[in-house]
Amino acid sequence: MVSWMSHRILVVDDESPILNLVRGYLEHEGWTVSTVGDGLAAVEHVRVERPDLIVLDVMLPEIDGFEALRRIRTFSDAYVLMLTARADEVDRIVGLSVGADDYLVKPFSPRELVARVKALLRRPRTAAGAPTCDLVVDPARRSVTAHGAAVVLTATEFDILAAIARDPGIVVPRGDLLEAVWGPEFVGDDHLVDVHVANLRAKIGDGFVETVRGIGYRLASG
Amino acid sequence: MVSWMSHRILVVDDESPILNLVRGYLEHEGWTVSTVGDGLAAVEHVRVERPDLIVLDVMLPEIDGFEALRRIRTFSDAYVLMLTARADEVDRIVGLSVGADDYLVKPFSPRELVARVKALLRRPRTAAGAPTCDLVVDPARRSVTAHGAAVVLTATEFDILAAIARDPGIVVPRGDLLEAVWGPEFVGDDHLVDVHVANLRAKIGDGFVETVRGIGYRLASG
DNA sequence: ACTCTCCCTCAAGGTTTCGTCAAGCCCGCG
DNA sequence: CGCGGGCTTGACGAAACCTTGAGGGAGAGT
Repeated sequence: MVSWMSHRILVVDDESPILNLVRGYLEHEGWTVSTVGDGLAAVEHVRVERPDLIVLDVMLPEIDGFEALRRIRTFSDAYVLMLTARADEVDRIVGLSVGADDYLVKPFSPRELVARVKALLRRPRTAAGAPTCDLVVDPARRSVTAHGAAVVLTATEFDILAAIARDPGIVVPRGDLLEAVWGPEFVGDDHLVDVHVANLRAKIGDGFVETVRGIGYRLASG
Repeated sequence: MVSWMSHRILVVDDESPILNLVRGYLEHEGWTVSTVGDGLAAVEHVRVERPDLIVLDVMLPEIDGFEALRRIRTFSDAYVLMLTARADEVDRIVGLSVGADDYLVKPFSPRELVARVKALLRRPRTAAGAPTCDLVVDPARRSVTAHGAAVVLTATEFDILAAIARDPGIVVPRGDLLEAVWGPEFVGDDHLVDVHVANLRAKIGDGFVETVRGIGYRLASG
């Protein structure tokens, strides 16, 4: 099993200034942030992307935050932090078991938002049976653990691993890897990737990085 | 091991004479003290300010100390020292696992309060084995102790250390360090950081500040 | 089985990055 | 005004790392 330690967060709000503000602060903490602008899109996004935490505004086009949350809860147990502009809605969030984990009344300070998100993410969600992962990738620490042992990677090796470990099982084309690691306007041989992948495999052991001939690489998802 | 010593303490009591007395004694010890007067405010304060220790009276308006503690424990593992006027409540604090770390029966001597707070703060939150810290960073005093010996740092050296000691193990990019220490719009070479890190290492010894090639620095978290 | 393509391996050269040292500058203080 | 500590800058060396190239092996298709 593989663990990706940068949390994925979905922010749902229909006011784009708030959206961008929140996104900025959360990304600054090292998390991966997506944003959508209405309730239906939120439900779909959660279904596909399976974020770890959702920042959900109550007032939304299409379906409101409560309804969106109700539908999300039918298939996901992600953490949910609700945003509301009206103090009298707090009762519905807290009192009735809507399924939210925390709430925040607008206007709120970005610091407070970050603090609450941190608190939620620190909360252990995954019951007791903790499956120790064979491969743990922690972007914030830039550290990797393989088969329980810490491994020291170079910057390039780590970036490559991070790029494919973000979505285990998904094939990342070499071109995408080049772009992700070396930047958009790098001109050079795909072969470069091979060499670094080889070095990477030598360090973390075989069995993690799989080659997809003619396309690129992917992380084993078993 | 590394210790970050900016202890922040929250005192919760609805009798303001006691509040001020306690605050005075704790501040005299050099800690940062906040006070609130009821249970709900306490929960909110902890959520936002994340104090290291909470002195919590049992009898409170709104919600009592037990209920407040229950809510706080859903997102925080701060030390909690409970105050009670009734000896028969001690059973609930000690016996039932309310989640308090210690208690004190009124009336208590301020000296005793201080002693218990000190004891709690000294207590390592992580497991039993009490490891004396090799590196202690105290932002309030701007003082540092390495391997048990006090070390005198310059302002710049201290700021750099503080920036990476805030989250041991987390890699801080050079750019972020420049911004944290020299301000947002400083123009200059990253190389500056190197030199100060070198001086810092010369003072506190090797083994604390790790360099992550191509990225930045981090504090060893082992 | 053959061939062609793609990928892995290995090693050497070149480049970047970081640590060290030393000299100059700025500022507060005597 | 002179002194001293600390900050900054630059140069240099060493180490780490990236890149490149050539050769070999495995896979897929014919």
